[in-house]
Amino acid sequence: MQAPQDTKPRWERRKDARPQELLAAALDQFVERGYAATRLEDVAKHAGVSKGTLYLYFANKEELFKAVVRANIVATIGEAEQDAASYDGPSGELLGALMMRWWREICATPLGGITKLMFAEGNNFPELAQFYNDEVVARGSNLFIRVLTRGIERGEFRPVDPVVMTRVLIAPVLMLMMWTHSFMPTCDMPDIPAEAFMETLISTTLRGLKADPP
Amino acid sequence: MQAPQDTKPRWERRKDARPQELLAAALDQFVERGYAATRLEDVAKHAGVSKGTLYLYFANKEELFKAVVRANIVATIGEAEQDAASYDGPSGELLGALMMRWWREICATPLGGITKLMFAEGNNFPELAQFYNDEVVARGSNLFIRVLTRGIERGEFRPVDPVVMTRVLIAPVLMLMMWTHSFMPTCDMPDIPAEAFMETLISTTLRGLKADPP
Amino acid sequence: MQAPQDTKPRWERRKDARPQELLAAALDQFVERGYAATRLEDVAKHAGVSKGTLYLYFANKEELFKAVVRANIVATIGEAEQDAASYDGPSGELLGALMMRWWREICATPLGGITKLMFAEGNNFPELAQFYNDEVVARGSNLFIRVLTRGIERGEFRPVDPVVMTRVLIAPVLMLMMWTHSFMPTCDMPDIPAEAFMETLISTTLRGLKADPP
Amino acid sequence: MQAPQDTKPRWERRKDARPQELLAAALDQFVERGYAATRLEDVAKHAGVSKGTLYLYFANKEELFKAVVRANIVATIGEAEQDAASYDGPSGELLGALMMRWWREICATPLGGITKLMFAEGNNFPELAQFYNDEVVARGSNLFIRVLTRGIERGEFRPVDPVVMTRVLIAPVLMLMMWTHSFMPTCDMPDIPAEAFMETLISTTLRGLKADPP
DNA sequence: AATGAATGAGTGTTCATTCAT
DNA sequence: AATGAATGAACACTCATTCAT
Repeated sequence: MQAPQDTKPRWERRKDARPQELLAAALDQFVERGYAATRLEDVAKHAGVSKGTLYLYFANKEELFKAVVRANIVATIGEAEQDAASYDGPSGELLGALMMRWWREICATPLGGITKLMFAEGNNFPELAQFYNDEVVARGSNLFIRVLTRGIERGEFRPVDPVVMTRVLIAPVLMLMMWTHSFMPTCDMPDIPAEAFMETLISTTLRGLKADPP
Repeated sequence: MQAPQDTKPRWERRKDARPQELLAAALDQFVERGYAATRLEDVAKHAGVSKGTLYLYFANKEELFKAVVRANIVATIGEAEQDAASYDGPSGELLGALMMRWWREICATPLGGITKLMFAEGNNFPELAQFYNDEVVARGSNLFIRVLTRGIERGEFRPVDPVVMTRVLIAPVLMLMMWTHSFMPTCDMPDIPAEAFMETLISTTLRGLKADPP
Repeated sequence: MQAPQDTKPRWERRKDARPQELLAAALDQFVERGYAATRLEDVAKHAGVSKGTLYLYFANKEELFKAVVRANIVATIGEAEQDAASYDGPSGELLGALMMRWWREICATPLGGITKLMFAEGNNFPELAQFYNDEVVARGSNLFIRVLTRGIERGEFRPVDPVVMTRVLIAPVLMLMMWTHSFMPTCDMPDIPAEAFMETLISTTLRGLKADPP
Repeated sequence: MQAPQDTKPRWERRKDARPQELLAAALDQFVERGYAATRLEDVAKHAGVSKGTLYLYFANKEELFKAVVRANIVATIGEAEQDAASYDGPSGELLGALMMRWWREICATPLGGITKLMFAEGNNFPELAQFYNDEVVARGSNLFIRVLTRGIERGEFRPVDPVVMTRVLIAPVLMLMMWTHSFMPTCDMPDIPAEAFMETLISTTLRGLKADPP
């Protein structure tokens, strides 16, 4: 007897799951190989389907990539926006938590590979670069800018330029992510202690940001 | 009469210059397109020779890339090592100068594109990644580690882990370089004020590094 | 109460109508895109069914095409044959009327697209060519040959070879049809005044055919 | 010893001949299969080279086709234009000669297959249709229009509309060409006696065009 | 030393046909 | 009867590499 909460025949449930399976396989491949070097046949094979099946769900390689980004990164940014908007503690804590959370939920996961990939190949695929910039970079940056502005207005932070400071803040995190997704897997570097890196970064930064006592 | 410092006949000097011209053209193309997307035909065309000539000087694409790195980056690192070794002022100044110089002489020039490229595509070309790591990353990192250790030993810096701190330091610079060589040319982001970024970074970092007064 | 002329239940009548709907959609697509370029998925979509349903009624693309030809062209030829057989006026009038009617009822309608298509792609699909030649070309040509022979026998036309003359007669009509179904929609040619063309053709031809006065 | 009229090394002479060989092979294939169904690999194979070589000489399939048309049809039209311009005999003779020559030099040769192909597939390849219309159809039509106008002005022809009459004239020739290049090779129709067709056509047409005696 | 013509394996994309449901 | 998800062969085009001259 069928489970009551899912009365669909098996193949239909399978169809519903297909896009997710394809997106997961695509994420893996894009992260592992980069955009240009990912072969759609490999994506299909890793999802257990044929190459043609991919095209039943995504119009082409570019749309597949966009779908991966939308399904994985945009939602996460949205959550962070909401959490930040409803927080009313000290801005330093908010900023530190935001950075650490960004690190843990995105950068340290395979999703970080997508960001790396955009830096790597954005120039060769201008439409993808534009898309990623609009949907991810701009929204993410604005979140940091808002938190910095909040801290400055509340007298918690020195009066730095929030736009420049945002770049100063996110740069090392992005960089750590690049490291994590680039050299570490292949070369025998000493392991990067990511959490230690983040803690050093956050404490150093908050120290540097702290408003001078009156 | 021949110039005394070059006793070779003219066509032979031309032959000696060939590799340099090829390396210059290759640098341009690798920086502009990335490693995989660079077409050897374009390199040859920009150097004013035929595609076949390239293979007279470099066994294949990979060797060409390695030659570009050797010819352009290793010497620069060597100079910085010497300057740092002979400096005897405050470590904060040395560190700030080192970072700014690194930015100006490497990251802000086309050479920065090579670093970006390695992060971007290193995983797809493991042998290149290993090579770059050995010849460039390790030597550059060690330079920073030595300066940090010097500052800590002289009581100028807080006692942070110099290895971790090195990554914290170079990360944002690398990141700025990635930005400079990635999105800016294609997308309409607000211009990144690189020098302001570097100054903000250096002053914030030195503040955060400064040893607590006794 | 059921209509007396159709005693089947409604869903079965629907089933009976299916093939007609499919044939209509197929005709549209074949005419618009040609044989090879017609996608069965589009045919199905235009008929409001799924791609698989097509294969319940027609074994494959080729059989679908044959069915379109049978359903649309053969009957029309049959009517013309009967009308011509029962006409007893002057052969010139009969010939002119036949040509104009052929133009208006077949060539100027979407059915003309089928003829164009056969000329266009027949060589690539020999079995279709054979089929079309047997079922359509031969029967249509014979009709003209009979009318010409009649005119010659009755002393109304010069004694030309009716087989050759048939080709001379139908050629420009076919050609006009090709024009109508080929270039006009896409290129900015001056509009072809089809009726004027046909009148010019018929009057010129009848003049040329007219028997020399004794 | 080299022949004095050709001092180039063999491979260079080969290179000069390559484009011609490729165009010849392409003409054959386009005529035999049509535009869409022609595989570039087959063209290459028939020219005795590899697929990649084709792309050394022609940017893509479309440019290859245009080159075939330019190399084979445009020059022929140009010659006919000059001959017609310098002729000063009766317009009927000129018109008949023009038609017969067009038939013999273009329509009856493989080049006729190109015209057939454009009718067949022009709708599916709008840019090719535009190109062919501009470079071939317009120039060819204008030639006939000029001859008809000349005959009318000199009182040799009835005062028909030369534009419409041009279509009436060229239509059967094109049609005969379509027949020649379409069904005949595959189906067992009785052979079309092309020359008889053309003579019947020309004599009938000139009769119909002749001005009424005053 | 230098050329550049030639190669052929590789990849994104399409579509007629099949078949489990 | 009807579906529509899945397949896989096919084709245009690219580019690192080779080699005869």
